[in-house]
Amino acid sequence: MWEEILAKYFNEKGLKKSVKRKKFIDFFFKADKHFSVDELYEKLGKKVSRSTIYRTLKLLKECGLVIEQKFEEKNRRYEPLHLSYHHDHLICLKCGKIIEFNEKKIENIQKKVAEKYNFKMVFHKLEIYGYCEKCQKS
Amino acid sequence: MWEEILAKYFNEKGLKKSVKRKKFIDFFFKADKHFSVDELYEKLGKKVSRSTIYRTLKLLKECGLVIEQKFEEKNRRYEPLHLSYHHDHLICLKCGKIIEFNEKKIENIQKKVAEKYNFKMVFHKLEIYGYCEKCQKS
DNA sequence: ATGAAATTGAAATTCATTTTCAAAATATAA
DNA sequence: TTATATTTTGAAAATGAATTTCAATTTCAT
Ligand SMILES: [Mn+2]
Ligand SMILES: [Mn+2]
Ligand SMILES: [Zn+2]
Ligand SMILES: [Zn+2]
Repeated sequence: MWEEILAKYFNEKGLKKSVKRKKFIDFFFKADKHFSVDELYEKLGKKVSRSTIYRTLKLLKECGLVIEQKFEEKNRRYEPLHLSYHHDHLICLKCGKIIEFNEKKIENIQKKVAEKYNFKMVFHKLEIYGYCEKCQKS
Repeated sequence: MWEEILAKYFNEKGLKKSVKRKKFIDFFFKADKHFSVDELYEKLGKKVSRSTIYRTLKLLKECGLVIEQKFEEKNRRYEPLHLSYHHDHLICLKCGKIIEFNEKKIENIQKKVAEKYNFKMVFHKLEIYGYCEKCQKS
């Protein structure tokens, strides 16, 4: 799925499949988490430079395969979007664990709120911060 | 209300009431919007330095009179919280207009979602991005 | 294998925010 | 009021994540 989207995009833009890009993209889609650039840099054994990571993430953003998240941290996080299904996040303030959820009821009420203010919704973000099960105990 | 909280905080910390601080705080609470530091700097006729604005906002954050918002922009926005009532935001992608709303139903479902994942919610943020009434027409 | 075009990483740059520090303002005591 | 200790200020420097530059390297169609 994402391979096809990517192949199409690379073709259109005349991009080349380099060793570094492959290495990065393979890891990123396989791991399938919410990574910071630094984490990616470390996980790839520092074999792909931050410049290249930033640049490749930009490409993936452009073809809609990555969402850049600005959570309540200083640095951004990136998550692979295989199927572009929407979800929101529970984020642990202690360990950083991220739980994804999707609540149709909330989505529907959001639509009504937008309507009420004659506002044309394009996207939204809902983040719930607190403590995960583990961190409440310890 | 906020004057008392502030007075108490200043007293506890042994802070002094300077001309610049008064100027900034008076403007900020009277204007009552979601400002960036640059906007505040301009609105105050560049008579209060950015350093002092950042520093004073930090004080106000510490006594809970200001919320620092990280919207989908590079710079942060600050809003005075007179009564500390919670609300969420509709944000126009074209003109930057911010509409506040509070939907009890959403808040309740959020609590249920947190419970479902055994997550102890501390705070949340819900931002709906799109186009305001005016910007849809033009 | 050749050569044009794309990609790379290190270093430089950007830009919002924070920190430093010497001068100025403020509060308290004399 | 004046002296004195403490806090506050703004300019400039520092920080740090993200972006850009550029010369060297890699890719790929021929
Ligand atoms: Mn996610
Ligand atoms: Mn608000
Ligand atoms: Zn946790
Ligand atoms: Zn608008």
